[in-house]
Formats: sequence, C-alpha cells, structure tokens
Amino acid sequence: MAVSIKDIAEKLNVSTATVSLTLSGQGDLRKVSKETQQRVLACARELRYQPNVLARSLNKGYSENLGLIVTDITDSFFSQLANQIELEAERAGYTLMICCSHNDYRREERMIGLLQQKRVDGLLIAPLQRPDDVPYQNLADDFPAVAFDQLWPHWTGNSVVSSDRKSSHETVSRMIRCGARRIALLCIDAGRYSVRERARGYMDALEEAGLPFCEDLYAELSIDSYRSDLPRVLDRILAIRPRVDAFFFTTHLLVEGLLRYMQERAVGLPEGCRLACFHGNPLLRSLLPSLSIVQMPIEAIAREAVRLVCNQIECRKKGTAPPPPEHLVLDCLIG
Amino acid sequence: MAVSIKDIAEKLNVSTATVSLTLSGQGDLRKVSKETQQRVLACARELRYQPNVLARSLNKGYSENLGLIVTDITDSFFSQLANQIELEAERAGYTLMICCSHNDYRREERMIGLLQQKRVDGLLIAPLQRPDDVPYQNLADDFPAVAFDQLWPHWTGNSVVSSDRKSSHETVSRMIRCGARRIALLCIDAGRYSVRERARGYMDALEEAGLPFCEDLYAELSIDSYRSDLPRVLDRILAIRPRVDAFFFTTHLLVEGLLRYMQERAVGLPEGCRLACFHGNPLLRSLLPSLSIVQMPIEAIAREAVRLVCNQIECRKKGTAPPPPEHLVLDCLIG
DNA sequence: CTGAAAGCGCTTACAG
DNA sequence: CTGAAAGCGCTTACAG
Repeated sequence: MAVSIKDIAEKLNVSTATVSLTLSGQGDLRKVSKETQQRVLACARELRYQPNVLARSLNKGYSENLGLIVTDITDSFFSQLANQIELEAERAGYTLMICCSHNDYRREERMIGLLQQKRVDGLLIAPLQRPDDVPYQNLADDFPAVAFDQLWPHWTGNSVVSSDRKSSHETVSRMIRCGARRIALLCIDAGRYSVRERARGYMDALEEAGLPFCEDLYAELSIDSYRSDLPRVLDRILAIRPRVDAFFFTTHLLVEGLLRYMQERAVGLPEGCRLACFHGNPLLRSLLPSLSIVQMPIEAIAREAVRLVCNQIECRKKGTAPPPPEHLVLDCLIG
Repeated sequence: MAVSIKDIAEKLNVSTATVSLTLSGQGDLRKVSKETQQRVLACARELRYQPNVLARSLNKGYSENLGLIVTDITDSFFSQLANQIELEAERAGYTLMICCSHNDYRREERMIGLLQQKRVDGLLIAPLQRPDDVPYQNLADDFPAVAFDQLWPHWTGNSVVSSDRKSSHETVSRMIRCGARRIALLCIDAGRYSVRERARGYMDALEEAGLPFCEDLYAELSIDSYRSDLPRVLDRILAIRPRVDAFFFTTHLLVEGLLRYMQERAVGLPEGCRLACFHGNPLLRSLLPSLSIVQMPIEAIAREAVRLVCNQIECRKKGTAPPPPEHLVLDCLIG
C-alpha cells in the first residue's frame, strides 16, 4: 500500500521516532543530526511519502477538520458564506466537511452526529428552526461550535448573526422617509429567528412612524412552495386600494420571484413603488435600480464564526477553561 | 474524554471485541449472546457512545470520505453540482470534503495533496487548465478519481463531461435556422477544455451553414476581469455593421453581465437579436424570453461521477483489478 | 544524538 | 459464546 514512516525507517536503518521527528519539523529541536535529517527528507521525497493524517489525528485527538452545516448550498448567500468560511478555515489550518440540512431538522441532527463521529474538531451551523423548540440534545455543551445566521431558541453557545432587526428597521424607515406609507412585508419561513427579527424591525419602523400594521400587506411564504405561491400573493397585494407603495422582502429569493412575476404577467410595479430586500447581487441591483439591498456581512460572519470555534478548540487542546460563549451581532450594510 | 469501546467493555466486564462486534451489527453472525448484545447496546446508549470513525478508518484503510474540488462554489453551476454530489455521495455512504481551487492551479495541487493526506477514498475534480499542459503528477494512476466538467489534457482516468461541442453546434444551428447570420461568440477562459469544445461547436455550425467565421464577432474574456471588460467588448460588437443578430455566450455569467450592461447603458439589443448560453436559471429565462439555455445535466454528472469513483474504490477494497476508465459525455438539454 | 515502547480507538483473525 | 492479542500509522515521553 502507501508508504509509511516505517518504510522510511527500515530503509534508512533508523527508528520511526527519528523519522517522525524530522518530518514534523522537530528535528533540530530534538537534536536529530543534520545528516540523518537530510537522509530522511530525501528518502521521503523519493518515496513520495504522504503522511497518514488519520493516524496522526487519532494519536493527537484532533483531526484539523471543521464541520459546516448550511441549509442549502445552492442559495448564493450560503455558497458565498461557505466560500469565505473555507478560506478562513484554511488560514487557521482546517479543512471543511460541508453538509446541507435541506431544511430538514432530522437531517440536520443526523449531520451533526455524523460529523461528530468523523471527529471534526468543531462545528459551524446555520441552525434550522426546530418544530418543538427543543434544543438539540446530542451536541454536548463543551463541544466547540458556533451557530451563525440563525439561532436555536435555547442555544447558549457561540453565535454570530447579522443585525437583522436594526437593518430592517432602518431600511423601512428610509422608505417611510421617502414617502412610503403602505409597505408590504413578504417573508419566507417566518418562524426562523432571522426572519422574525426582520419582521420585528419592520414593525419597529412602522410604530416609530405611527403607521398601522396592515395585515393585508403581510404575507408568509414557505421555502418549499414560495415559487408557486408568490404570484397569487402579489396579485392580491397589488390589487389592494389604497395602493401599496413599497415592498420589503426578507430574502433576495422573493425579489427574483417578483421579477419573474413581472415578466410573466408583463406588469410593472406601481409608479414610484420602492423595494428592499436582504442579501442580493449585482444583477438584481442593476435590474431594479429602486431596490435597496441590505448586504449581509458575509466576510465578517465567516471570520468571526471561524475565530470563535477555533478559540474554543485551542482551549480544549490546552486544557484550559472554555472561553465564555459570545453572541455577536454584525452590522449589515444598507445600500 | 469521549467514551470509547473500552469504557463499555470495562463497565460490562466483557472484551472490547465483543463490544465492537455487537456495535457493528455482527453480533448475531459472530454468535454473541442476545443478552450480552442487549447489555452492550443499552450501555452504549446510556453513555452516549459515539464511535471514533478515525480509528475505524485507520484500521480499515478507508475513511468513507470523498474529496470534491471545484473552482468556485459561489458559481451556481458548481454549487448545484456540489449539492447533487453530496446527495449521491451520502447515498453511497460517503461524506464530502469540499475545496475550492479558485482558478489557481497551484492551489488545486495543494488541495489534491491535502485531501490525499486526509485519506479521502476518492477524488472528484473539476480540473483547472494547467499552464504548461503538463498533467498533474502527484495523483497516482490507481487513485480513485474522476474529472468532471473539464479535462486535463493528458488525463487518462475517469471523466464525465457534458456534450459541449454537440450542444453548442445544435444551439447555433437553431439560431441560423431562425435567420441569424452574424452570430457573436463570447467566451470566458477560452483555454479550458469545455470552452474550447463549445467554441468548436460554434464553428461546426457556421461551417455547416457555409457562414464565415468573423473575428470581429469573437471575444475571449478572463474570469478575473470579465466584469470590467465586458462593456467595452459589447460596445465594440454592437457597433459593428452589418449588425450582429445573435449572441452565443459560453457561460451564464456573461448573460448576467449583458443584463447589467443593458441596464447601465440603458440600451436594448438590436431588434430580433437572439441569445444563447450554457447553464442558466429561471430568472434569466424570464428576463430574457429570447434566451436559449443549454441546460447542463447536473444530476447526471453528479450521479455518474460518484458512481465511477465508488466503483474504483470498491475494486480497491476487494483487491480486484480497477475497472477500465470511462469517459462519459452526457447530453445537455437545449431549452 | 537515537531507539524501544506505549498508546490513540478501533477491527479482526485466532484460540479456546 | 467470549477473550487475548496484533495491528492500522502515527506521536511522544522516557531511556540511554
């Protein structure tokens, strides 16, 4: 099979300890003779030696792997996040195992279990809403982990989220300052933490401006059926009088849905109708110049989330007390 | 630390072998008494035993992990592919380690080495063009691997690509049948295998129709700078007389660029101008009704690629001869 | 300066 | 039916 440290040791008539030491860069420190080191290095190169990281991990108790669980990697928000997280993880010396929970909390549980069995050193999770609001039980308190983007109701570990409520508030307030009075709010997966927060921010802004919450202008859609449901919802809202004069969407997915709707129905928006959503991309920006995009702090989320798990892992390695969990709320950029 | 098989064995006064056997489901086969099995299972549950897969892997020589290397997970083509590959891999019992090569072939090499050291059982790679056309050396011939989407020049292992040339040919032929005569071809990363194939298909169609290749109507852009370069290219091509009457783009990224261009310049396309591209999404479809999209066979690529590596891995496990490498060309759907 | 040995947590012939 | 033992490929005190 593959060449091992033993093969090198035998070939060179030295012990495996000597080989291991020089290969791991401790040669000088542990006073292996320069000459022996040379021979070991040369031999390893010649035999194309690839260390078996599994064995090292088993011995050391650390795999240098991190588990990442997102709901859906095909959502550009999560693929961008995964990309940044991979970069940050790499910088910290970790490789990523990525799993998708596909909005199925049973699957999420399975993935958490799987990744733990695979001995990842830590877990980064964009948690799913759980039906019974029961916190996940199989994740030990002291296991290095960070929840990002969303939160589990009783989660007490590290978390990194964006300033959903504040950004929402600010965005809607701007619409109001621009004259909007009848602002529709459309959500996907209204039960999720971030979505509830975004809805709250909307309420905050209405309240601040003394505007009533109008049930007619509110709609909850589900991630599984929003594509087919959205047209009817838009039909309904656009038919309301007095006219809606702004739309606030909790996600870019709905804006894409709106664009499809406008194309297919060959209708435009009411004159002067304002739009806003969370997350977006250059294309949406140029297609809908009136769209305000709340830009998610993707780099910062990735950086902080990785930092937090890595910190926790470091403490474990050193055997020191785990750092107190942090709850970070990172600012979005409203553009 | 974590509870091990030894802990269970000690607590129950049985050997680790007994525990291991019953936990791995070989209890009946190896005639462990029902009662002992019960006790072991109960104890494992009670202690929340999580097997250390690292140890098992080291022992068995297989990690049940697969490495996936894509150029850029934020490209929807690759995120959709990664998603399907994860699903297929899971079905086959594998977990995915995903790395991005970011169009940097040195990074790609590092990732291949890293994943091999992490002892993935096989590798799925969307290979990068290599500057000197030298095949990658550090990937042993007998290592289970499959190249997909792209090919390395001298790659002789398994590969799964789409019918780039044929689909391109067919798409351009359709445009010609609809009356298009001056068809522009815009490429990103013209040196890549699939892009060369797509360009060839374009040539095939022109030739078949007796149309001349017109250098003016051709442009190569680079993935790093196409965003800023595209407007000038479009300016140039749209200014040419006689007028261009169709655009063929090798990638959806350029269509998004075109849309941005049209918005920013506030210009439309020449009357009746046809469009086509590889890969796309519902939004592009509805924004540009005249756009023909060559749909990549993403599910099939994922399924076949995983099947091929898994086959190779199985043969390794059984010690039988590796199956002859397959080169699959999967049909695209032209819509 | 170098080696023998134990151990990480499993699995699997082999004995009994 | 069950256990003692070797081994997967490393690392790391501990001796000398």
